[in-house]
Parts: sequence; structure tokens; C-alpha cells
Amino acid sequence: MKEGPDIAHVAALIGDPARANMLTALMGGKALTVSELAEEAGVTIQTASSHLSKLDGGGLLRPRKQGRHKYFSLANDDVAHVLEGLMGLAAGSGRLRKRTGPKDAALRQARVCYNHLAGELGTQMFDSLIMQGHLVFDGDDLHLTRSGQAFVTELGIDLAELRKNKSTLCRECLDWSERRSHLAGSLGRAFLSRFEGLSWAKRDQTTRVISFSANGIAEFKRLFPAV
Amino acid sequence: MKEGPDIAHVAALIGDPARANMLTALMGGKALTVSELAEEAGVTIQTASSHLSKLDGGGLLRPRKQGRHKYFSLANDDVAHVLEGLMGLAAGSGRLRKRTGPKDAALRQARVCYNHLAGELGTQMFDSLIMQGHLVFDGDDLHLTRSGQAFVTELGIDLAELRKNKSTLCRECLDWSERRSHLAGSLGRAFLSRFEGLSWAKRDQTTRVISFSANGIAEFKRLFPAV
DNA sequence: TAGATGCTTCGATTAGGGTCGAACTATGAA
DNA sequence: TTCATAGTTCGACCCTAATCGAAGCATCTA
Repeated sequence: MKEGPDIAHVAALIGDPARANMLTALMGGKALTVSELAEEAGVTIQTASSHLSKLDGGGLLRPRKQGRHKYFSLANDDVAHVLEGLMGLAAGSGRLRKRTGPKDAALRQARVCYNHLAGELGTQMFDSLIMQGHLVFDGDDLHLTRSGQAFVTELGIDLAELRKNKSTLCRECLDWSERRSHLAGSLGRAFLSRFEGLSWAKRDQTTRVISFSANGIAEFKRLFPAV
Repeated sequence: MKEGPDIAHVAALIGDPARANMLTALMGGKALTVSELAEEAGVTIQTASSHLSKLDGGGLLRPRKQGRHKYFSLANDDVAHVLEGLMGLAAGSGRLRKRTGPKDAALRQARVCYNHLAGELGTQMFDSLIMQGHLVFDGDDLHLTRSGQAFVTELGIDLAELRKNKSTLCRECLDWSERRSHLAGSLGRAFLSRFEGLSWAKRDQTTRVISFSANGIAEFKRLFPAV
């Protein structure tokens, strides 16, 4: 009847509670096994298996077999982007899964969004990088300037290694809690893993919260002063 | 079980074919009545009414009563943004509702995305505005420069009037066909309606196609030269 | 007031899909 | 080879939600 892509099918895939739980869990960035995702979703392994094959069929996931384990992660940044958008809508219409608790505050401050830093600190980092001229918009794309290249290298990130990766280096991602952009792409990932490597930050394994050490937050504020 | 917004509920709302058809129709930007939407979705009026109250309850729609008619439009740009994102995913996974036909080509060239110009011409306009320095990124937000203000005023757009509106003036919106940004926000709307006012462009009432006149396309290319 | 039109509500039907138990396949360990 | 663990497939059950007819409410026209 109508032209254009079949939006209902994808949305229906995300629309089942069990599958939505799995996808939300995968927003943590870590690849998870079928059993782990079953646990997350609160269903049996058979059910989870069925859901995962549907999600995979819809192009939302990227499966990888390793021995007798099967790992799933989100297919790409676009998927993560849409999921964040949906979270924004859900949060906007005032529906939270649980009442706002202390954990939510932590989530708002710093959380992982499919591998990179999101929340207040995420947007602060993004704004600061722009303001310092390390990152500029080139039309629609984000571009790391010469000064930016020096900056990240100084921090101990291997740019040459990152560029080998076929995925985009810099990319903006909309934050559902902040309603502002933060940095995604392989550079976004690299930042977060560097913070972890320096022991500035640590991911909670079950929630998506990222907790910074006292020293870590100080170093962070030094590198990325608020605008 | 998990923290964060209830993504499944919103996604499930979009995930029903009838509702997805309605939302897609509303991406055209025009407010539509219950009966019109029922027609679009291919269901009876009762069914449509039920669907619409659910969508409204989920915060996706903005209803307005006018006499014995009830008009619905999308609640805001965020909703349109998520829908475009979903279309991108659906298109990416190779699912089109119908085989690609001649109408699709027209859709790719210029279509309406919830009120503003999308497609090739949309991204061309956006890139051109950036390149000419009429539009700049200010952190995460888009900003109309002094030269840009002169530019749009010259074109006959009343900026003072637009600013009275509470919604954002400039905003970027990701295009599912082009995978690039185009201009949304009240300025984006104003551009499109100005093009219509000047008889440069005309919207098809049933599809989302925007057709430019020969003169219109010439003026457009003059104002927004390709980069 | 009477009639027509647009929409909502109620109730009954029905189909699609989520769920899990049980059986089966595949990989790894001993 | 034998056992254990991870995941898939099959089949049956069951529940939600989409659907529409019929009746009711609201608004406009004459």
C-alpha cells in the first residue's frame, strides 16, 4: 500500500519485551552468549535462541561462533543509534521501567553506550573536544583535526591501529538522557578502553554504569574541561 | 530486571503493521484525520481509532480536535527522527515493502520528512548551507550565522516569526536513503513551505514525493550549489 | 428537530506468536 | 569413547492483541 522500507518488521522485532531486554543488554557493548542473554531477558535458553535468530535475521545482530559458544553483539552503530532514540522517546513519554532510583543517577552521569562513553561525562567530553578544536564537523561527518590527532596520541591511543578498522573513526551519537551528542565510532570506543586501561574508569558488569575513580575524574576534567 | 527506559513498549507500538502505516503516512508532515489514517492503514475506522489512541497514549502523536474531525500528526521531531532511523535499518537489511520502482527514484531525489525536505536535494541543501557558512555546528547544536540570517531573510522567510515558535530552529536529521544529514527544525519546515509558496516545488498528496518545477530546480541549484 | 457524518466504546471472534518441555546436534574435556 | 555443556529444533499450549459488527456519542447541516 505504501512505499518505503518496512519499518513495522524491525520495530516489531525490538517490540517484544524479551528481545528488548537482550538488545538493551547488548548496548553495554560486550558480546554476550545465548545463555547470558537468556538470563538477561528472563526466559529459557530455547526461547532465547528463537528470539536471537529472529533478531539476527532482521539484521540487528552480529553473531560469532567461538567453540561451542555463540556470541552476539549489535550489528553496527546504526542499530545502537536507533535504540538510543527509542530510549529517548520512552524516557520522554515518562515511562521508565523502574522508578528512578540511585542507580539511575549513576546511569545519567556515565554509562556505556554500545562501547563508548555516554551520559553527562560523554557529552562533556564531546563538547570539550569540539571547543578545543580537536574535532570538527566536515559537512555531516566528524573529522579529527591535526591537533586532535596529537591529543589522542598523547593520551596513548594508537591511531594507525584504529584506522585499520573498517568502521568509522568518529561519529556522533545522540544521548537519551542528555539529549545531546557524544562521541561514538572506533575513536569513541578507544577513548573508553583507554580510560579503563589507565584505571580511571571501570565498567559495572551487570548494569551499564561506568564508575570513575577520584583520580580518574580529576584527570578527565583536566583533559576535557567543561565549556 | 534492567534499568533504563522501557524501549519495548514504544517499539511494539511502532511494530504493528497498521500503526506503522499510519506513522509512515504522518511522516508526510500533514495532519490526517482518523478516517484518512484508517484508509492508509487498510483497516476499518474502529480499528484505526483504537490504534491511534494507543499511539497517542505512547506519546508518539499529537491530536487536535477541529469540529467533528480529529487530526493527528507526529508528536515532535524526535519521533520523526526515530522513524527515519528505523527506515534506515529496514532499508539496510534489504527489506523494502515493494520492489524498487520508478516511484522510489523520485522518493530518493526529494521527499518530505515530517515537514522538511529530505532525499538527495535535502542533503545537498544542508551541505551547501554549511559550506557557504550560513550554518555552523555549535557543539552539538546547529546555529544560523549572521550571513545565514541574511540569506534566509532574502529568500523571504520571516525569522522573527519562526523564533516565536518554541521548537528548535535548526536541527539535523539523518536521511535513510542518503545516510547523511539534512536540515530539520522549524527552519527546515520554513524552507520547504517557502519553496512551495514560490511554486518551485509541489508535494504529492498521497506519496511523500516532492516534485520540483524546471524553474524551481534551477533556482534551487543556484541558491544551493553542490559542494 | 431530524438527519448525516466523524469518531469512540463494547463485545466476540480469531490468529499469530511467545513460551517451555523434550529430543537432537555440536563442541570440548577426560 | 564417554560424559558434560552450549545451542538448536520440534511440537503443543496458551494468551495477548488485532480485527470488525453493532451500538452509542458528538458535531455539523438543513
